Amino acid sequence: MTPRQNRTRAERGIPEATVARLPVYLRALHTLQDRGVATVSSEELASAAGVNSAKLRKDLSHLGSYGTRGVGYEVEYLVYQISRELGLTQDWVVAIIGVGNLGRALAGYGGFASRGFRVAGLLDADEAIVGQQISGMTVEHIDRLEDVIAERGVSIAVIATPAGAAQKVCDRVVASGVTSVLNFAPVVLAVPDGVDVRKVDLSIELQILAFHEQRKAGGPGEHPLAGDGPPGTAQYVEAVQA
Amino acid sequence: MTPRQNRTRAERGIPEATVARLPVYLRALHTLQDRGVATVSSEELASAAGVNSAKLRKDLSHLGSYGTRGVGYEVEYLVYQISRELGLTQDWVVAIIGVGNLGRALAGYGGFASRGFRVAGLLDADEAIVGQQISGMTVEHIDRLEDVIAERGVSIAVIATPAGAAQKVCDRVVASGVTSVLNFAPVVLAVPDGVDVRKVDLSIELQILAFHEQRKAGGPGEHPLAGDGPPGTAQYVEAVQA
DNA sequence: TAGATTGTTAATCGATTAACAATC
DNA sequence: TAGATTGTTAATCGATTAACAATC
Repeated sequence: MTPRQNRTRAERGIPEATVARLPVYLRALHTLQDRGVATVSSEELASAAGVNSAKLRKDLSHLGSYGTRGVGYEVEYLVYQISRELGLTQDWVVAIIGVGNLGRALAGYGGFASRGFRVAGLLDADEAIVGQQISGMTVEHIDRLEDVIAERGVSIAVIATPAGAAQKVCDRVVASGVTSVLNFAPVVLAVPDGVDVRKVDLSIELQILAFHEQRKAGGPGEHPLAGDGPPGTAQYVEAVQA
Repeated sequence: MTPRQNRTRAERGIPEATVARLPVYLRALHTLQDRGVATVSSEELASAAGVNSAKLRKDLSHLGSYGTRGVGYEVEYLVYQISRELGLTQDWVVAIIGVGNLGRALAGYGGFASRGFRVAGLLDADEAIVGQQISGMTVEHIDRLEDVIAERGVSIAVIATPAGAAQKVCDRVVASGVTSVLNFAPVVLAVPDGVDVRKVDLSIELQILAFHEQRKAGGPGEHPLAGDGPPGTAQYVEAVQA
């Protein structure tokens, strides 16, 4: 029926799970490079990246045959191949929308520039913030959003606004032609097909940790309330009121 | 061989993919609650959460049978069941280590308190930062880390230090009995079995976006350099130097 | 050649999804 | 009863992993 099912591996490209790990490998390789290491085995690199070596080799095999049997991988060459695959051999122009605490932290984050991400705009709706100097840039008014995107060739928008403002901002950047959005606002953004949204949610990460922490504390199998009755039962009412 | 393979579904508990989505459902339900909605169908809730309805129903079925056929789910009851499953019916004590731009943003983030996460400590190694008031708390010296964890019952550590300091800080919080760590430092932390680490990496998220953005720009199948030769070839040397 | 390590195969596992019987 | 919607089944898809042939 749908062409999706008939696509070959080559057509589908690199698996998403692999793409998500490539930056991790790249970081480990940079660390090795700084230490002057020229060659690394899959076992060593996997250990530095926190994965097992079979997964690492499988991941790298999607890019091509860049290792040497009996020897390992040449660090510099692998750095180049992964960088190229990820699109890091070119610069990407980023705009940060919302210059609160988090936006400021992002504006000052050194990890962006070093990976080819150039922050070319800081925008906010608050008149008290507009005009401030942050990390060597002047915060501009959100009214200028479309102009900034067009004039500076922004291709990635970072949304760090309050939840209530995020969807409107997103609609505007998408209307301006941006198809990659990194969203820090705690809302699910609606976007048309073809637009990629990645979401970073601090509260969600803590909630996932809490789930596991609770399991540890309670011990295995400990879920005495699992059979709770429907609303109206004594158990439920008592628990909700607690 | 290993008991892992013989465990039943009940023993394994709720799938990780489901656990990661429960906080998203919870947020959507809170929004509905604020709007005064009492009952919701899987179709409506799924749409608000950005997933399809089959996945939502499957996820919720892991918690129990909390819906009513022909009707839907009662919002308040589902909020309670998901909260309980995630361990949010109790408070969790959090310490933030590293009070730079990001640490400050985290300290001031309202989304923590509202979900039962209480920030009970801000610690830093920089004498210039220690003693500062941030979001109503006094930053303490990192030397006090073990005392703070023990005295205030910290069960989740948030690491927002520079990369170079993160592993040492992690070792110390783990030695103090903390088994849940949220790591913002761009390093892979080594921890013993039984310790959960979740990682938030801003640079990695941008790199994943760049990968997809590049694919769009280049169009499908456009990878002219895919056949690059090994180190030493003209193509490679030129590209690395660029 | 002997030792080491990659790249690939194949088995397994877990997640997703459509479809529909159960049931309110 | 008729209409609506859940909870579950089963098929499919994608990710992980151990094992090993290929090969440096």
